[in-house]
Amino acid sequence: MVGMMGWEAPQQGWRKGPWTPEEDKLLTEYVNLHGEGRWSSVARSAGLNRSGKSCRLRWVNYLRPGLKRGHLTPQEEGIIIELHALWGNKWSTIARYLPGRTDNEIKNYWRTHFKKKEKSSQKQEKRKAQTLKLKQQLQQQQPKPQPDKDEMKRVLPVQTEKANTKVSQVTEAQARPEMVFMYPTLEDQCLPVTSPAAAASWLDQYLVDEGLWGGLWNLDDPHGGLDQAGNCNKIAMQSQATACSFGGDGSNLYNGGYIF
DNA sequence: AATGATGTCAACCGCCCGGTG
DNA sequence: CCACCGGGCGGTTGACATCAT
Repeated sequence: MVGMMGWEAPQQGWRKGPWTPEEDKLLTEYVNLHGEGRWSSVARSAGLNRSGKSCRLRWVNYLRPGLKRGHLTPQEEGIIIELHALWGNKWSTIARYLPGRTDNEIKNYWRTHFKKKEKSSQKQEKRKAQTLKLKQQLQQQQPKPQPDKDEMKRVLPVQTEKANTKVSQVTEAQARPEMVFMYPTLEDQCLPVTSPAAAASWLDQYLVDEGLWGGLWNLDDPHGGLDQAGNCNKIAMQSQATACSFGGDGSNLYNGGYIF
């Protein structure tokens, strides 16, 4: 295949780098015959000069039947955003709720889009810092009893005193303020979860009760997600104009419409 | 048309965890 | 109880593709 400089040099005898169609064929035939697992023995038994890890990765991310190809749909993107808000970088966990998508794919997607956001938020941060500096200069001339903390609260309205009861991802968001911009808190969503584990079990239960596509994510909502009470939360996304909404009536219902 | 910037994707690396002897 | 090993996972890298200037 393409420029393999450096790739070809075998380490511990294993081949590295891009897989050839022949290798794919060998691996597929072997797994179809013997099933997944025992990856270290797969390499030798299938006549592949690859490490077990490499075989597993190739199978899971590329050869496994039922994998979807191509760009993620707006619906899938919305789900990723939601689940990442719940679980953070638990890509494999998130992938379980996106049939046909791999954790690697989701991870790549998130990195690409989050990076984009990070960059623009860095610009914002710069501008903010400049404004703050200017403000401080003005304050020196005319002191005002308004601490920066209060300003932060206005800027980051979802971060409240109750934050310590939320899932760990919210704590992560506190450390990375730009995350707070992206996600509604669980509180805002009125999801009955207090921990990642609870979130997982709730979601599992919910998927059983309501069905993923019809219940939790109302993908066909033409109104961009106003709930019955007319509540609407807007999440600002730098790279895409994304809007969604959350039930404000205390129910579990999440009525989200993603507009890309 | 050329070139640099950015996006996408496949693959590797290193760490962690659970099973096993 | 402990060491070892294999598998799984998240982070990172590098090559190619596409877009913008």
